Amino acid sequence: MPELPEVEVVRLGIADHVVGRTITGVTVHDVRSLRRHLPGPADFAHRLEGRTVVGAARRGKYLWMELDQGDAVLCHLGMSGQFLISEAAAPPPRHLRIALALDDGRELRFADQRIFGGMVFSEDGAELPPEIAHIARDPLDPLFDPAEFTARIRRRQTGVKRAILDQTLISGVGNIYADEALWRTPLHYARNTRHLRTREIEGLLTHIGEVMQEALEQGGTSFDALYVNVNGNSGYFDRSLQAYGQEGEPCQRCGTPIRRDAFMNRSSFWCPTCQPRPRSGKF
DNA sequence: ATGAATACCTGAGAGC
DNA sequence: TGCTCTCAGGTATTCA
Repeated sequence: MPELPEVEVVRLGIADHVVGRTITGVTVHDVRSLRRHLPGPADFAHRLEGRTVVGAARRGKYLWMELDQGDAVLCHLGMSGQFLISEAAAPPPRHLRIALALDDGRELRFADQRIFGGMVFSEDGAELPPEIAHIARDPLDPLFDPAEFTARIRRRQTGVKRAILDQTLISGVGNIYADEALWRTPLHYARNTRHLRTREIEGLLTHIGEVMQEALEQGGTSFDALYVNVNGNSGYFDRSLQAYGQEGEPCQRCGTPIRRDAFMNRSSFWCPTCQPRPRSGKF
C-alpha cells in the first residue's frame, strides 16, 4: 500500500540507480500496466528507447522519470506496484509487467500484482506531467501552502477523511496515514470539513507531515543497492501504527479499544474516546 | 461545481 | 479438497 513515504523511497532508489542511464530496450509483459498510455505498447517502447533518464521526481503518490528533451515517464504504483533493479539475466519476479533495459546491463523492472498502477509516456512532462496537473502539492513539498489548503477544505461540505484522501486537495495521503494522522490530532473521520476550527486543521496538517516524515525516516534508509524494493513495507507498518489495523487493541493514549468502521469501501480505525463521533451534520 | 458511486484488478483467507 | 465469497484500496470515470 504505497503512500507518499514509500513512493519517495522509490524515487530515491531510481535517482540512485537509474538517473544517468540510457534506456536501451522496453519489454511490455502486460499491456494493462499501460492502460493510461493510449497509443499502446509499441508506441510506448518506441518513445523510450534511446532516451536518457536525467532525473527522478515525485508529487504525492505519482513519480516520474525525467527524460532528455523534456519528456517524462510517469508512474503510479497503485496498490501493489514495485520497482526493482536487476541484472538483465536475473530471473524475472512474479507479476513482472514492464522491463526497461538500461545501458549498464541492468533492468528497471516494474512488477504489480493487482495492476492498479502503471506507466505512461508524458510528452513535455519532465517538469510536471500534464496528466497530473490536477494533483495537489503534497505536505513534504516546500511550496505546499497550508493557508490555501485551509481555505479549500473549508469550502468543502464533506467528512474530513474523505477530504484528506482527495488528491486534489492534498496529495500523498492514503488510508493508512489518514487514520494515523486523524488519531494523532485527534479527529473523527466524519467530522464536517466546513466546521473544522483553524486550530484543528493546523493540527491535522502538522500530524500528516509528522506521520509521513517518520515513515520516511524509518523506511527510507533500508533499500539494497541492487534491489530497489518498494512494496510499501517500510517497516513503519509493523512498529509504529497506532490506529490503522488496531481493531480491538487498546488506544495508546487512553486504553479504549480501537474501533473499525466500513467507510468509502475501505476501513477506518478510530478511538471512540479520543475521536468521538460527531452527533450529526454539524461538527 | 461538487460529492458520491462504480469499475478496474489479483490473491489471501474465511466459510462451507 | 475445492468451491464461492469477501476483503484489501488508489484513481479515473460516470452519475446525481
